[in-house]
Amino acid sequence: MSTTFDLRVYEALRRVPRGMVTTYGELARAVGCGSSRAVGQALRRNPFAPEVPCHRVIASNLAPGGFQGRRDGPEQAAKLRLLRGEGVRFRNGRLADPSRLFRFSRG
DNA sequence: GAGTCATTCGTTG
DNA sequence: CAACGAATGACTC
Repeated sequence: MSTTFDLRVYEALRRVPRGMVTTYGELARAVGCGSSRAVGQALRRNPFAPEVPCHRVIASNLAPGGFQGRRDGPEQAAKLRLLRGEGVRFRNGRLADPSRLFRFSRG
């Protein structure tokens, strides 16, 4: 079951273009919650799997973050694969091209 | 670069 | 009300 808050996260996440990634912090700001935790909770629910590219969300430190409710494990590896297919690559567990970070226009 | 503490909002029980 | 969560930032070593 999704909540009004979750819907906001999905709407904002859809703004992320393919081949780019965003962070929980930016996404949180996009929805206006100010807490990345709440965003993660919405992402893990992700009822709109392919529509909501939850795999395009990474941590602010350019770390892969989590996937399918896990911050580590095979799920995470799958996440990197998906991004790789979009042109986003990782280096030693970090985003190889920080310029790939998508930023929501707030101003 | 790595480890620790405090902060923050929303969902769930 | 109480507890948890796909996190972040600032500080110290």
